[in-house]
Amino acid sequence: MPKPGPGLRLIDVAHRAGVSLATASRALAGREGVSEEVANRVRQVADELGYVANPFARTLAGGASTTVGLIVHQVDDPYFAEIAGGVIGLADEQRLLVQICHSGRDPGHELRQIRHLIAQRAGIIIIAGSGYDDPRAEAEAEAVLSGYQRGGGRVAVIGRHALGADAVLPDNEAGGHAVTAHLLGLGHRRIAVAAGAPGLNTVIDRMAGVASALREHGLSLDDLPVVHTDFVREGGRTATERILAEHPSTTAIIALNDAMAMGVLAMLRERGIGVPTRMSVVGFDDVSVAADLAPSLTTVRLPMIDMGRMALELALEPAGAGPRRRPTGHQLIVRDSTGPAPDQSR
Amino acid sequence: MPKPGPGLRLIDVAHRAGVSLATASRALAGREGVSEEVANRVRQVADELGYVANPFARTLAGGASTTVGLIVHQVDDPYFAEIAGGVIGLADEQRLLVQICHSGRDPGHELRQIRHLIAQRAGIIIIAGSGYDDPRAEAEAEAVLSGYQRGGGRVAVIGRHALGADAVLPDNEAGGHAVTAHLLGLGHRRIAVAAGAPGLNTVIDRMAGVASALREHGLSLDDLPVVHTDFVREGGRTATERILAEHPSTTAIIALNDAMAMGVLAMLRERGIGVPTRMSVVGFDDVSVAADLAPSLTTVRLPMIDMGRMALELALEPAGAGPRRRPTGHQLIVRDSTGPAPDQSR
DNA sequence: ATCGGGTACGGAAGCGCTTGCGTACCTCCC
DNA sequence: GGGAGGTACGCAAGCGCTTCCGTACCCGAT
Repeated sequence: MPKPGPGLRLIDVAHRAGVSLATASRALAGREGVSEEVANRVRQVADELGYVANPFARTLAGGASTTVGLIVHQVDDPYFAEIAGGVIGLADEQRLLVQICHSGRDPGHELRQIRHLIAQRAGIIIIAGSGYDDPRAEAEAEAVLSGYQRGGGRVAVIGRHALGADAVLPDNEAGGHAVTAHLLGLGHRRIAVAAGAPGLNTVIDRMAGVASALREHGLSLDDLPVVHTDFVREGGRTATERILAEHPSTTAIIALNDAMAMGVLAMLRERGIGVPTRMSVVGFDDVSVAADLAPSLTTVRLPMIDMGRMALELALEPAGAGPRRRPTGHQLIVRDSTGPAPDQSR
Repeated sequence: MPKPGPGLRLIDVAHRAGVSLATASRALAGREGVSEEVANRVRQVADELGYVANPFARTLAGGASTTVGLIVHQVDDPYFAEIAGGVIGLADEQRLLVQICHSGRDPGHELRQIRHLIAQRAGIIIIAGSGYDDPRAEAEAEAVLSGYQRGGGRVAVIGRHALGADAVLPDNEAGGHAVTAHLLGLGHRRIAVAAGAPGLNTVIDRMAGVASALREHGLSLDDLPVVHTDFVREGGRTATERILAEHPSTTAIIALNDAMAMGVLAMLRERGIGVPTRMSVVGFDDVSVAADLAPSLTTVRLPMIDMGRMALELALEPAGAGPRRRPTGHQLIVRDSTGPAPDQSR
């Protein structure tokens, strides 16, 4: 018995089945131009011998690639880890392999990764994470991706509207509205915002939701302190430090993602400021640890795992006429980090 | 100017640099037989044009594959997410691409993933996560991997000793000893253990550390309640439920990883049991949120990100005569979840 | 000057597969 | 019964790269 797997070539199968290489290839690919009888014989021989096609030869010769490229800011950020989990889960079911790279929230680096993935002939590229308010970089990325798509590549993005690709769109604006309305409903008026870098789409969209809720209560975002720092835990800490120093009468802090909210809570704990008695805190995303924080975090739940799956689903469907958009829905999760505004602030 | 990215072939670079295809290939691969001057010119042109080799052609032609396969239990588990982050970080620097798959802690599924990765001709395979106490599955995995290694593939594992490959070995036993000694030093004697599945290497090793610390204090593991559940948050909750029901006088719970510790804390909170006043809790791993839990978690820090990097480093070096082993070190991190044993338990 | 030996480079043969095109052969119809 | 039209299959040309082998050239030794 010939050894299976590597070393066994299609030509061996062809000989054994008494046909030519070309016919064997067509038979296994299920293409036209082979009689049912011959096709079956080839398939049977291939099975017997345990033949597995060499994906490199196959792809090089023009076949489709079975790898999915996934670009995230960083996998060890829980938000992206969950999205990646969703993508990998579906990919597993489809027997696809997922290549993950980091963009590090750097448009230049992201572009490099896109190029790399294309050069590696990934058949599908999924980009997760906020776009940038950097027209040059975005335009270049869009150009590269559209070339890729014209060549048959499929692209899906999560959480950004540009790039001319199918998109999974988290309810950033509606979610921002929801948390803000929640705080306003509790009587808070001196609200501060701990935001990520001002150029991120996600930040802009969530802020828009905050602003619209404020307007409904006759307030304006311009009257609120908005501190832009990094969109990570440490950014939450520094933002809080600044808020406490410059706006000591603040009674609620809106962090634009859970990572920042964790930093906010950490700093408040260090300063001995009670949550929610003296300060309410809300986050955004509902990463899985949000329920286990001290105190547990009021936040907006986004279905990250599903978002990953949805993005891959979109990419697996043939391209439509124009970019498809698929909203995610959201859910306000009220936990222990928010409470009524303290009396003196009324 | 030839268009960059896809469609850009080595021959284009060669022409632009005024050399032959063969010379260009040698120059970029850093092989002998090319003058320093020509080699530099080729490299510079390649950089300018943003040339990236087609991995399919390269691999087909017999060159090394530039993709590394990483098998983790699940990326959206913070422990594995951080390891993956480390692997990807180094891979980025080396211009390698990382393919991630889930084993789901299922030996059969893991084996399937290994086979898939090999069929895809990954040049390096890294397996993170505990091995199983399942001789059949382990033996089969080892056989497949050794065939792969004989064919030039490189393998590194994180946190398991078998499989005959280079290994990064977390200080599981020493860490288990450290947390246990810490609790004993605080006067705890009625200690319970919330452990993962009894077949996992990691569980066995950490338990060994617990046992040795107990022995030094004249105690035996046999006298302690050890509850085996799932090695995740939910497992921590059920384990705690059982411990509270069957051993109500327990004053400290050792969770064998942080995920379980989070479940333990959650259940204690639900039951209104003060930590650390009535119950001390320790975890293991020091995932990044451990410091933000309520209360912050006493645990053993393992350098997960470095572990990922180290594993890839090992795999990038040529294979040694026998399997190399590289210990990780550990650090006891004392936070707010542990305190002196309550008086009545003395 | 001549020759051996080393170095720098180019030519060309594959790696295993897909696919365009050509060639038999068969069927059907006027 | 001869040509049109179809079907089933084989031949061979690549895909982009690595690498074996051959050739030109330069150096120092004769």
